[in-house]
Amino acid sequence: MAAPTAPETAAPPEDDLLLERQLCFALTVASRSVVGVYKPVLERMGLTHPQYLVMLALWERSPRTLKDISEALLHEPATLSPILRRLEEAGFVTRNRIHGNERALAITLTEAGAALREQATSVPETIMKRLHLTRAEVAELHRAMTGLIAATQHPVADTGDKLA
Amino acid sequence: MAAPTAPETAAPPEDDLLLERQLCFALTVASRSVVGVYKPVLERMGLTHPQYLVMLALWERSPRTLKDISEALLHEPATLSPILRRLEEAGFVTRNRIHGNERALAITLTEAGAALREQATSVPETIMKRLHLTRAEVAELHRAMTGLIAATQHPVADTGDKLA
DNA sequence: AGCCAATAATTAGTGCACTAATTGTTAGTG
DNA sequence: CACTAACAATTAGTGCACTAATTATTGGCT
Repeated sequence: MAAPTAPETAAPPEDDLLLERQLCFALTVASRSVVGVYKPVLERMGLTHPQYLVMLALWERSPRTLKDISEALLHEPATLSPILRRLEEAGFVTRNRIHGNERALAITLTEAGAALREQATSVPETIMKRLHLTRAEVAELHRAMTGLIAATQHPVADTGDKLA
Repeated sequence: MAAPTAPETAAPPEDDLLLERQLCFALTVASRSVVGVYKPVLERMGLTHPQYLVMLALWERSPRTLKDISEALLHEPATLSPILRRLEEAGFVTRNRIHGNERALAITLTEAGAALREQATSVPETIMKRLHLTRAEVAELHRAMTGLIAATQHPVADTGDKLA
């Protein structure tokens, strides 16, 4: 079932290394390109794309711990630390230790940070228009990406030393 | 045509800012996650993912200029410069000015670099298995990403000062 | 109480990815 | 031939993203 005896392969395995066939290539380019479309839109709000995602998380619920945000965004706390520091410098959030658990850091929207949501409401629509995408197409792409993410969370083990 | 008088909206625009609905979020997470699946596989070859993409380009055609590679990968030359420097340090490529055009830089595979292709042939299959994806599913995802990339290349102008 | 493992955040270090500025080369123009 | 614009690559500087190491706190355990 491995491969060597398979008689009919649609494409010779040689071609599997063609750049234009690589899903990983298309995926990383798509990611960079889409973020690039956001860039000028978010710049008007004084945000980078990763910062925008943090703000989305905070607009949903305001005092949140760094740990909580890192789980929501599937990001390492070490990645978010400097992002949150910059958001604090920009005046959009405050960072305070939690009374009762001095380990945890509470991130809270400032008034300016909460007010920024007003401007953000038009962002999704703006982006959809710029990408010539309908809501249905966005939903379909979103579904595909979610499935792909799920697949990466349960990959086949590296050397076979771990069960599914 | 803006929105205020539209009587039937499937979902209130409020919800457009929900993190879980953001295509850009799903896309960036998918990209990072898929690259994360490649990571242990490529580490055995001594490559990072961006370096792997450069090698794919070089395995297709070996003496290539930096400019040519940057167009193939849709990357800034400034991004590739340090990547190529590291690939040279690793002994996989050489960097030489072109005789007849001292501006251009010719990137050439070394023997070690060319030999690495042997190990790379199993990579696509390995990744597909780890992601539990069939060739057809990969092709479908690839098609979707390619379409998305195309959309970002012809976005609606920023302030309306530019025609399509 | 004193010890110790677990937890939460930060820092250090490497490598991308981008923009802007620089250096060097080429080619065109008077 | 000098001047200049275009071109190719690099460097500087900012900001992510990751791993590993560090610091500080918490809570369990004897």
